[in-house]
Parts: sequence; C-alpha cells; structure tokens
Amino acid sequence: MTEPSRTRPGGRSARVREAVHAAVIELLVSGETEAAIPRIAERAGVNPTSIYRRWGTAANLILDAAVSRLRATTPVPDTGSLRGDVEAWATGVERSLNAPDTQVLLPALVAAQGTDASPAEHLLVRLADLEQMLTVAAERGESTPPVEDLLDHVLAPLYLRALLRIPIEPGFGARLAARVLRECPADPDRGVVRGD
Amino acid sequence: MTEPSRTRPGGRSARVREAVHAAVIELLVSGETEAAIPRIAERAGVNPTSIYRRWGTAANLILDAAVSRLRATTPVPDTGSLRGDVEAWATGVERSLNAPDTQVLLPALVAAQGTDASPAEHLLVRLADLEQMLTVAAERGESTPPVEDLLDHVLAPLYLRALLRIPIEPGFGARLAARVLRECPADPDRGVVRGD
DNA sequence: GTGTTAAGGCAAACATGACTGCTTTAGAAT
DNA sequence: ATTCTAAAGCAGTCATGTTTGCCTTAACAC
Repeated sequence: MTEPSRTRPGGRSARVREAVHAAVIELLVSGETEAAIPRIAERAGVNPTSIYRRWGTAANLILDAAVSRLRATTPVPDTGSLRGDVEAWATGVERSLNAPDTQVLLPALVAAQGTDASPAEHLLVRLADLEQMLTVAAERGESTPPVEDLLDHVLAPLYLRALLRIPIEPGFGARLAARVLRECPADPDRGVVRGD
Repeated sequence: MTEPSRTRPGGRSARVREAVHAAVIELLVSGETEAAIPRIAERAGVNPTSIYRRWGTAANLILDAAVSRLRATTPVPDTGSLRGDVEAWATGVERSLNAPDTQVLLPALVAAQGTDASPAEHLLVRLADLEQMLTVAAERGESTPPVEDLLDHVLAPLYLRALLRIPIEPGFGARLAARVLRECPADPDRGVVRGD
C-alpha cells in the first residue's frame, strides 16, 4: 500500500530548484532582460536540460521564481491596533519595493503571466493575509475598511510606481495607509456596526 | 542650404512602420508572448532585416508600438466642469483597459522597459495632459486635487487590475473618480485661493 | 545495506533567431 | 524627368536556443 511517494522533493531536487531560482533573479537584477535558459543554467551550475525538463519555458521558470520569492517578503504584522497594522504593512510593502530583487521581479511577474487571464496568484495570497488582518481588527471591535480599499488605495499606488519605475519617496506607504484609515471609518463595511 | 532633410518619414517608411506595429500587436493579442522578430516580419509582409535595422531588438519594437498605440487612446475630455472631466476621463481609461489591445500592450510595455529606471514615457504624456485638465478647471475657479491623487487613486487601481488581469467591473472608474473628488475639496492645493 | 526509480547530466541532432555585405526600390529634391 | 540616397529586400553565414535518447546519480523505501 502506502503509495510510495511518487515525488522526491528532498535533497538534490530542492537544491537545484533553489540554485536555479537564485540564478534567474541574479540575472534579472543584473539587467539580463532576456534571461536565456542556457545562461541561467550555467550560472546555477546546472545542466540546461534540467531546466527545460522541469519548467519547460523561461516564462514558467520566472513566474515560479517570482511567486516563490515574493511570497517570502512582507509578512502581515500584528501590532494590536488596526492603524498600527495597516501602517506597518504599508511601510513593509514600501520597503520591499525598494529592494532590487523586488523591483525586477514584479515587472517580470507581470510580463511572464500568459494571456490566460489568471489574476496573479501572488496577489491572491496577499489578499487572503490582509483579510485575516482586518478580521482580527474587527473582532477587537474596530471598524475596518474593506480589503479592496487596501488593494486600490495603498497597494495599487505603490505597485504602480514600482512597475513603472517611478521612485517612491520615503514615507509614501505610511501616508497612503493614514489616508485610507482617515476616510473609511465613516463607512464600516464590517466590524460591530455592520448593516449594509 | 536648407539641409535637405536627412530622413524620409513619408510613404513606404511610414507604411512599414504601421504594418509592423499592427503585426506586433496582433501577435501579442493572439497570445504570442515571445513575439519573435521573424514572425512579426512575416505577418507584416516585411523582411526581418528591416526590423532588425530599424528597431534592433524586440523589446524596442514592442516599446515603440505600445507607446505609439497607447498615446492614441483616451484623450483628455473637456465637459465644462471638473467633476464631469474627471469622471469622463476615468470612464475612458476604464473602457480602454477593456480593449484586448490595451490589455496586452500594458503588460508588454512594463515588460519591455529595460532595467534602466525610465519612468514610462507613456505615463508622463498622460500626466501632462491631466495637469492641463486640472489647470483649466482651476482657472474656472474650481478647487482641484493634485495630479498625484489622480495618478494614485484613479489610474493606479485601474492599471493594477489591468496588469494583474483582475477583471474591472463596470462603473469602477467612475466610482474612483467620485471618491477622489469627494475627499479632495478640503485640500485645495491649487485653484483661486492658491499661492505660489 | 540493497533495490528502485525520479531527477539530473551528457552529447549530438535540430531548429531558429540574429547579423552582414551587397543589391534594389522608391521618397524627396533639383 | 533625372538624380541622389535613405530605407527595404535578399541570401548566405553565424550563433544560440531547443529537443531528444541514453546514461548516471542519488533520494527514498524496505
């Protein structure tokens, strides 16, 4: 029985995966827009065939690398107050957008998405985390803005700048956070007072 | 004298340019993420060499095509009132983001930007137009939000959705416009009362 | 340890993209 | 009409990415 585990995630496999991810990112950061597979392989100390067999195309690889790297950044904070959480989160996003890795991965992610209308996996994960943060605040009795507001009025301005390579001045994230909090309390779409 | 015009924009040259632009866009729309130059050339009924000599790389070509196509969409409206202008503009942007061309060109534009931190040319043009719109409103005596607000709280949410392939529900643009207008009047950064 | 077998490496074949020198075409100026 | 020449076309060369069959390595199970 016990279906003898068809896959082998441990050891070498994981090592190669890591090395390749690192190599792609390094290449992208160093301005290699094309990011040809043979180059990546060389840099990772891996045979090109391995990459072709595992990821198939460069787009797939980049997508995988980007998602898995971006997932690691900016965990959702828990400061005890909604204001604190949102500001800390926004500041965290801002900081991460100043890292060269992110600056190059975000556009790459956008570019690598096929025409297939798949709302970026990466974003969905973030949204779920934010939901969680707001829910906790609501349970504390605070009235919170809808997640969409955080998406539209905090994340969007920050991401747009990152994607279009417009520099982000320090404190911009915090300002956006404050603004969202300032205007939403009048519209408690969740929290104790809820009504619709 | 008269420096016998070193360039020849008329006739054939322009025709080729148009054909090539159209071909790239068609290919991108049809899901050809790679958009290899020979393919484009074939589709445009043009010799690959012509493309190599004129644009050099696919990235350059895509950038050129995207900018020149995007420039043509969404002219700045003039309805007589700030509210009308902003809403019309936002609605226009929303509509343009629903066109397949734009949906594919915007990501392509982001992707094609080199690592060189050049704030998208395309965006700069738009910003100038918006400035103009606001200035006219201000001269009418209306108090207007700063351009950045339009960028951050109307354009950014719309663009983010387009870039990440999240569907935009009808009326979203108008709602964003209304929201920006609702909250800004308290902060007349220009308009009749303005100084500096 | 031993056996099994994903996953990686290797090398040769294959396909396709990129570049170069030269010729031809067709705007623009006279 | 004639001339001049930027820009396009063509063909051949070169370089590089992609694929494939076969062999080797090293996780995992026992």
